[in-house]
Amino acid sequence: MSRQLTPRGKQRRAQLIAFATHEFAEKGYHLTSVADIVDGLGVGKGVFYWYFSSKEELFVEIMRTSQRGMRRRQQEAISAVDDPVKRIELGIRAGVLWLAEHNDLRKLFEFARTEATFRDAMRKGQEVLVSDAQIHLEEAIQLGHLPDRDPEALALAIIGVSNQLTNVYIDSRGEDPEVVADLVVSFCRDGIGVTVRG
Amino acid sequence: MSRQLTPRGKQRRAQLIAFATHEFAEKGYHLTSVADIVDGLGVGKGVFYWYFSSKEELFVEIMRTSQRGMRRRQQEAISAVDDPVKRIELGIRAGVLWLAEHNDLRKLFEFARTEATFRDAMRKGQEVLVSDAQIHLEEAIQLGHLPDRDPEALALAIIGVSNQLTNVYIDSRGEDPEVVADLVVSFCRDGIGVTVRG
Amino acid sequence: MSRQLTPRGKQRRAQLIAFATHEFAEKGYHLTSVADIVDGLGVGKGVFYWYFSSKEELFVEIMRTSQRGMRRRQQEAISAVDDPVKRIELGIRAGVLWLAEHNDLRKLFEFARTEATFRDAMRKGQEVLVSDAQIHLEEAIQLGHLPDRDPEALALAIIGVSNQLTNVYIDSRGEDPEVVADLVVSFCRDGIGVTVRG
Amino acid sequence: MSRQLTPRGKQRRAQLIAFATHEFAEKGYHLTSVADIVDGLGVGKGVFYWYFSSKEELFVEIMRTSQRGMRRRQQEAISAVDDPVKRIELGIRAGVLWLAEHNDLRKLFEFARTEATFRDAMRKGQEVLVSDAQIHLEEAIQLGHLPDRDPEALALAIIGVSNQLTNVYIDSRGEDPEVVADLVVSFCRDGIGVTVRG
DNA sequence: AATGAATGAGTCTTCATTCAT
DNA sequence: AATGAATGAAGACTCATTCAT
Repeated sequence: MSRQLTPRGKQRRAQLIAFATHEFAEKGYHLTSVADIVDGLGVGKGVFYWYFSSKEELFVEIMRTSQRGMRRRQQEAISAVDDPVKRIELGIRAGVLWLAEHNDLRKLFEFARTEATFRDAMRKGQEVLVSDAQIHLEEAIQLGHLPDRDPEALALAIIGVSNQLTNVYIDSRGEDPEVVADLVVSFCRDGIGVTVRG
Repeated sequence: MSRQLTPRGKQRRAQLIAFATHEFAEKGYHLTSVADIVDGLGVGKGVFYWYFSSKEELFVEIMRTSQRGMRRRQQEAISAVDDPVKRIELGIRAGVLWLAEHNDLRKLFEFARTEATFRDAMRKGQEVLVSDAQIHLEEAIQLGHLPDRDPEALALAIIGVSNQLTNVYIDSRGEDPEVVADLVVSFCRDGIGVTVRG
Repeated sequence: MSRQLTPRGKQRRAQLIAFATHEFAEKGYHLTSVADIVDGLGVGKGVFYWYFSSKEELFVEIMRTSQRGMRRRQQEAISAVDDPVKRIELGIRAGVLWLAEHNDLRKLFEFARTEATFRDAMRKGQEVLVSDAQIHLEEAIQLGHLPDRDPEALALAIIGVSNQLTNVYIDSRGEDPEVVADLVVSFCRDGIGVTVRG
Repeated sequence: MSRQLTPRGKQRRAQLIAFATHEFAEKGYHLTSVADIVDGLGVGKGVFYWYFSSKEELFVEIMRTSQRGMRRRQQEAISAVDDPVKRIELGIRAGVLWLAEHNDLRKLFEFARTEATFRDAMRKGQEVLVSDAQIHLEEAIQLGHLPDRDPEALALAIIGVSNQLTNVYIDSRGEDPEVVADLVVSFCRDGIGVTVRG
């Protein structure tokens, strides 16, 4: 399903993705019907199937794009930083801020992990994030800036904390993302064993 | 829907809960039909509705019972322990082990958070866990065993790490639960600021 | 389904009939389940099928008994009255009063006419009422007390008026049955052509 | 559920209404399934729900349209007639003829009165008919053309007679509607107290 | 006589997808 | 590109009836 699209077509497609993302996050994937999406946009059903071959494909597409987007954001944040520990911190911060800005997508990520159909695609995406973080953790350990512990486990723990705190503080309570990022960074710095304050 | 049940009835009900839990975890709530459940058990469709008034009710029932079960396990683990830091550690450990033993339920918890219908029930359950942990964290801070940071944030972070590591190491890789519990405890001890080894 | 019943059995059966009649009238035959009936009485399902072979049979039984009851009441009212016009009047009055007392049954009669399954049984019952009235009408015509018009049509018209006024005035508005009976009698006396007031 | 329909769509909708009306009258509302309707028309099940949001909605729609149709017919029949007694007579006649032509609908009206769900909608419709008739009756009484009796009761009685005679003579016996109308008019003229023949 | 449990065909309804225009 | 209409498999749930005890 990768048609050549006119500019107008690209816009339509983006519109569909945006609206669907919102609906999926709000009501859940299964409780959002294709009819809901096209009705919400005031277009006919044919439009949907002109741009996507199925509801599932749309969802997977949303996932893929989002994961890439988050990763890009993290990499931009850490490029040009030498200190691996600093890179980790900036990466965490970038991740939390991205999640805060894309609350809908965070919810979709969570859902995607719970359904066999999407589980694998999600895992792959997460593995990328993990291995990104792992690289910096390993470097930091090698340089003696961190105690020698399993870098993968550390990376996973960081992700767990980021998701959880973002979920509660930002989604439910509307806390300031920067403050939440501080909280996550603080907990994780200690958790991974940073001993001297930056 | 709380009928007076004969022993045979109680057994059936338990059987339905067990099988449904498994199916829900495997395929997801929405992709598991009531028909799947009763067919899997080789009984008629009416049986389901004799014991539960709806698929949703069954799910909520599973959630409630499980959350209670996990909490009971944690409280048993820490009763008779004086040191609050020790209690936190034992609580984490008990939680991880419970999650390891109830992998299916962990998945259901995750799903439940993603759907408006179940979101609230889930949040309440989690708040209980959080406030349980919070009590011990506060005590530890008061006693000067931990640096003074927001205990609720710490509690949430702990839960995030527990879920994430259990998810990856136990569900996907079949790691030894005790080892995973060690990982979580180690990360969280540092994360909350414990400085002297127990 | 005509079992030999002990006194206690007869009571149970009557209890079932009474309760079912009420439920049928309230909610309609189809919207009243056998479960509703037995639950409302606090007994098991077996009880129902011990006394009746089916829900349908119960309904037919209710219809039959009621029609007989109404007829008996009318005949008691007119026995020992010589003047056929007076008999008609008393018959109308007895009918209206019976309907007023058995509001539930009037509703069931109406429903029964609308469903193929019960239509025929109902028609037969009504035909009996009609032919009862017809006899007196014919006699009155023969004696020259009434103008010579089709007695069957007159009988039907009487029934129509009785049902309609009872329905509106007694069921909906709780009017005094005697007053309603007066209304019906007055309209029908004129309608059939009585010219001199009794 | 009031979609914008293409001509083809309007036709389908009308087709569904016509067929459903027939089935409902024949077998009763509850014994006619949505499947019966769509199968009878040789279309898929979705078609039904494209045009109506539920079986109940369809039924109510049929009721509403019919009641309006009958009323329009009566009003056309009496417009341009000055004498109130004449208007009553023409109204009765128009009503009976309409009922004769719409035998199915008469049955549905009867059923609708027996079920709580539809009862209120029906009552409202009937109240309109009653108050229509009442107006003319009151006028006639005021002019001294009729004795002074409760016009509402008279109106109701007229409706009762109309329904009953139509039911028996037209539906069951296929009598000529004009003849039946004569019968009804004759009985009701006397019933309301008309003394001089038109 | 009576109960709780079970059956399973049948009901209404939804919805991803396709198609004619 | 887009629309309204149609499809039909699948879903949750109901309920008259039967059965084991």
